[in-house]
Amino acid sequence: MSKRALSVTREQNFPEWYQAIVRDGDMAETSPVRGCMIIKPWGWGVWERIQAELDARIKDTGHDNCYFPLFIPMSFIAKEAEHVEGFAKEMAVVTHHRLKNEGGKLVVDPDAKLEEPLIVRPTSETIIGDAFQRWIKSYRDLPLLVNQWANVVRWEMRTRLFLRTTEFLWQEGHTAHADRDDAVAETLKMLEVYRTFAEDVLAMPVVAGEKPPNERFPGADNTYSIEAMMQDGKALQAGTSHYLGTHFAEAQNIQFQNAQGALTHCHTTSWGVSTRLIGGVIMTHGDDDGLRLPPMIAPRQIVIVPMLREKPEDAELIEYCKSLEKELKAAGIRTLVDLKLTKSAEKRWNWVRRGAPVIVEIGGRDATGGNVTFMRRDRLRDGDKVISNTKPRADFVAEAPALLKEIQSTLYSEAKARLDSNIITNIKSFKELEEYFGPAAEGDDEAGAFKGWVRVPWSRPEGAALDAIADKLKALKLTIRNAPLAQEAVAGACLFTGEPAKEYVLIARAY
RNA sequence: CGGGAUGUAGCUCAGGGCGUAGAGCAUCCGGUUUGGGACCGGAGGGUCGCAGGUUCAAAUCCUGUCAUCCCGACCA
Repeated sequence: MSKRALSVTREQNFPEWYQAIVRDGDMAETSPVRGCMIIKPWGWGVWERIQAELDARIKDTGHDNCYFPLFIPMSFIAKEAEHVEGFAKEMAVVTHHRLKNEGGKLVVDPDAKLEEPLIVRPTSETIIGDAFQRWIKSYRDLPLLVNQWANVVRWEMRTRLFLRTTEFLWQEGHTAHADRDDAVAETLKMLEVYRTFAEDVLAMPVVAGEKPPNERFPGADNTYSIEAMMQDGKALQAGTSHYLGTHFAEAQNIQFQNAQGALTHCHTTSWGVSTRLIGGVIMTHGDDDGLRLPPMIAPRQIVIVPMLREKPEDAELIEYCKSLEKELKAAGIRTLVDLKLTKSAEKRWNWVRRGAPVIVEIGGRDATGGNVTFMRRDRLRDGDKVISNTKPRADFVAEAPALLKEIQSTLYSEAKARLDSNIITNIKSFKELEEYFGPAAEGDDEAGAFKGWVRVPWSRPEGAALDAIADKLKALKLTIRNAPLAQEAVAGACLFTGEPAKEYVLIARAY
């Protein structure tokens, strides 16, 4: 039986495959509100795991959590010129605070107009900066290191579940430092936290690097990102970290007295990752049978499906499953016995689609023989055939933690191999670049052939020269992703300007 | 905001003025099966996106409107 658990394969139509996983994997669905998603329990469970793991790492690096308001006075946003420019076109604005009933119809009460409109936060630099300005007086108050888990709203024209939604969830870290070196060190430290988090927890290999000036966060002196390669070759910016220089400090009067008594502006940073990571996990690990979750973020790591027959023996079977669950839980494994009143086969395939790392199926013969039959989601099939493993129960329990670790590392290795083998380094001219990626595809380019990333030498052009390059790339639907931090000494001339190259940059189609 | 398309059952869609609205899958019931995505029979479920118009008669034609999707524009 060559039937797959999803109705569409990656090969057939990658975007539809993505949507199928989001839907059939019980991750999320569209909501009655345009561009906003409903995150379903299974998807939310993944986000909770991401939060727990990342939050611990953020705290380990000395940051404390806090919470700022959802609304930001419009005047705050207006303080930093580039910031306004960057976000003006995508801000939701609250202008009134009351409705009224007019002839049986609810209308906005014109008398309830706000003195100053409120912006639904697209990011919190300005409102947090306002607090920093009050909190920071002395060099003894620095560095100030805070983080918040929150929702933000950006009124994007086109949305895709998890990847780009009008409202999304994220964490945003905001820090203030006495000098540039300390702030830059913070920016890079958090980038590294993101890199290791993505690789160790999400099993998603990334390239950490510096964004070109045209891709910087509005108001930043420097932006760094981690970029992940999806299974269609496109890049996904999975996290960013910004060195904001003294822009926001100057705009918001964030100053401190240094040890010599002089009044000095702080250097600030901000950094964030969002629910977009879940989209990245789906497109990194999913296969034609659905999602494959790395054990570290799977809400349930082992799911036990009793093969019930609606007969008296069922009670014993359930007992066997429950005691197995108890043993696995005692070993610290998130385990579930699926006792839902649906057909066992249906349950199995639902867990396959959801990406539970290990699916155990217990039938009467297993129970009497003291065995466990299970499937590994990372190696579900041999060809078309589903691989079913059977082990003595005691062995299975003893080896379960190691099995989960192995699944985690298998998923990482697969993705790492794909990333490493799909960064092309032999492109020597813009023409070759054009030929490699082909014309900016018409119509349904999304389903086009796999194209990896291209690494080219460049001379770090800025201003108009860089804009011209970005435009040329844009015509090919390409963007400069980043200049990897870890890179060998560059040789040769810049692919774009012909000037001596200063470093390598990665070029790719992107989400 | 421009260009294109689509709104009919929970889902995927058929029907396109002949008057009492269809299929497959899903759901529920009964039966037969079952070391694994089973089969047979039956049942429930829709004011055909919304509003107006034309008509004896509108899911069907016309106008408007809303929503969704695709392509642009937009997007740390």
